[in-house]
Amino acid sequence: MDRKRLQPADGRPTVHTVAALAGVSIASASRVLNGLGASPETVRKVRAAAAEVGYVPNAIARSLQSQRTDLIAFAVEDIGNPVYVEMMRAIEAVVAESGRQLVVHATGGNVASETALLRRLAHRYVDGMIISPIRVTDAHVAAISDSPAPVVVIGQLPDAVPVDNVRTDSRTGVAMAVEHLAAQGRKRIGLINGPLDTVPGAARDAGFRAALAAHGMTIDEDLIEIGEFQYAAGRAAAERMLSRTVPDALFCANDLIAVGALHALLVAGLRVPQDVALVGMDDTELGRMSFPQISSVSLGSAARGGMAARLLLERIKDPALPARREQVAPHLVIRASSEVAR
Amino acid sequence: MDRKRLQPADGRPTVHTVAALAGVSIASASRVLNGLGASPETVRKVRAAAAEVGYVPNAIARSLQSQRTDLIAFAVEDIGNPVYVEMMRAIEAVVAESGRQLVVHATGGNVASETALLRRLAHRYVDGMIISPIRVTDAHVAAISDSPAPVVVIGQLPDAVPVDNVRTDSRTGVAMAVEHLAAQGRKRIGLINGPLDTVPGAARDAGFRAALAAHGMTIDEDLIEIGEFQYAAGRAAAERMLSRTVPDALFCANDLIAVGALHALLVAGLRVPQDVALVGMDDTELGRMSFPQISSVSLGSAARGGMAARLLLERIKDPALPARREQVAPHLVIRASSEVAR
DNA sequence: CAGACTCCCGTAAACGTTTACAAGATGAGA
DNA sequence: TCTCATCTTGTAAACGTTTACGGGAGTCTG
Repeated sequence: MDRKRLQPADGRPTVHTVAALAGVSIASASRVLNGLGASPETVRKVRAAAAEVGYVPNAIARSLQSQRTDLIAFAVEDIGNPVYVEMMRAIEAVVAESGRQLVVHATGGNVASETALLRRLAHRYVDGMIISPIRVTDAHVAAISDSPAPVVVIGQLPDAVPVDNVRTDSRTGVAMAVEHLAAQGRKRIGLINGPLDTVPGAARDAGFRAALAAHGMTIDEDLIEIGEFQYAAGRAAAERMLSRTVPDALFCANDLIAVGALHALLVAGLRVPQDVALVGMDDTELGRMSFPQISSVSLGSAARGGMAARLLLERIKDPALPARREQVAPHLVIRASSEVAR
Repeated sequence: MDRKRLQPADGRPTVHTVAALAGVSIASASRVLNGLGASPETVRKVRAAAAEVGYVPNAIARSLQSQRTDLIAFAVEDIGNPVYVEMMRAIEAVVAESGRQLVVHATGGNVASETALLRRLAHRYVDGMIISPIRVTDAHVAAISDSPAPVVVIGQLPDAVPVDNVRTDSRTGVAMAVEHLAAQGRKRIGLINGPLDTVPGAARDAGFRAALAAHGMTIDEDLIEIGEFQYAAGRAAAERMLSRTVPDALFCANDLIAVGALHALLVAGLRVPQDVALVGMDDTELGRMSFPQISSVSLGSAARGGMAARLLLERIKDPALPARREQVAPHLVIRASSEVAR
């Protein structure tokens, strides 16, 4: 019995320390510590010993035995984008309630680091992952579908891929924005989009063209600009457009772009919404912090995050579950940037 | 040899699987996999076997053996505050470069969950933690100073506490802002602060009063408002102040408050900076996204984050190091919100 | 009072690695 | 050819838990 080292090198107590001090076996100590059956006397002795030495179980050793880490990963392109902050908050709430913790990864949006991350899942350092890839390549699909740990994807995924998936319908969302702007009597509606080789970029482009057509408007390529999904890019794209022509309304593919575009419009001396109506997308707090506040198409980011987290927890509990696909409907939130006060 | 299960229940290969397939002992397999000495023939066989079964080492088991998890935690009050996003980016860069990963915790700023988090460090689920507490209670100090794993604190800490610590000098920062506003001829400088029982709130209050005194200005309590360190609170606080009196300059305790105050000023029909000059603090991207862009006192959040991460890594490498205290100097970034263009 | 049943407890194995140690093989030098 | 050093390999222990299993003591029943 005293062959076992009672105190490890760093002096931290283990279950051996507690057991020895309490005068019981490590099995009994472990049982008491986990609230399993034991006699009152044993319980008392073990509790006292554990308290005396300040025993705290080692999470690593426990994980090795239980094959769970109680960690959930959330992989995201850019922590600075408020839409991901909102998702993260929703995910964190669900994850914390289940007694687990959240690990956040910033991928920078490039395919290599995202697939590397997915492969690292094989190390089993987390119990599962929620990923919201902005581009979906074959490499992604391959890495996701034969991932050794459960993965839930937020965003569009090819239909055939049997992976839990939470999506929204951004084409309909774009249609709502166009509908709203048209109803305000706007005739020259511009689009500032992100890269077309991204899933959201492509969807917004398609949705925009379809919506304009549905309203009998012709597509004017001068009123379409493409940049990154970021503030500075949005501002630059709007400046490029304004140097050519001035729209009477602008739809932006996310709120960061919208805030950048707002900046460009105001610098150009245009009034928002009187001269140019502005609608963003994602309905983040950023849009509420602008002046004027920015109308935005909500894609339910918090709802999607929470739902993804719940799907993941259910899959961890029962890996045999069939792959599910949930959808969150978009809705338009109208604020000062797109509606002239009467 | 075949007593050992070669394939675990979930079918994932272990070092035993690889060793058996290669016809060598697990020790040899492990050595090859870690690049230690082995004969060319053994190396070849093990590599081939590992590739064939797609072996990936189990991070948990490795951690149990090595007593390291290669995870670093960053505990923060509110992930939505852009200042923490900037710190996080800087920390992430340093941490990733060392081959580790970052775990982010949102504490909600309350003492109980922060101390609980610190106690959880005893579980050894991370190698160390960076924490930026907004309030520092005796409970914090106790939990931090006898933490079983290395902790680095970003923010003020009582001098006697022997913990690695990265701080800035926000009093000097406030003085810079006041100096700048006074130099612009502003006479009635207001303050919108966060709670006085927080460390930054108290420092900004003291700094503001000292700076006004240094410029021979009297303190007008009507020009001081207190709320939370957030957008909505800042806006509400500014509205309260404006209902009483109109300052000719406003210093805000962080950029979220400043953006809220800007909103209130613009809604009230005041021009920024002509009627009211505005200076924020933290110099986050949020201030750059506003219109007009907001002048802000930089407290070097990225620098502090990076430095904290480096201190932590050094301490992990050598726990015997004496506690260090680093300081990052503030500087003022002047933008359109505080300087009337000539 | 014997047998069956319960309840506690301790021994030992297991989770998947890394690594100290010793033993075997090989080659060089005397 | 013998010895010694070097290189490679395998055995086994260790990291700190949880838990299957079996034994022993006690209680209850017939």
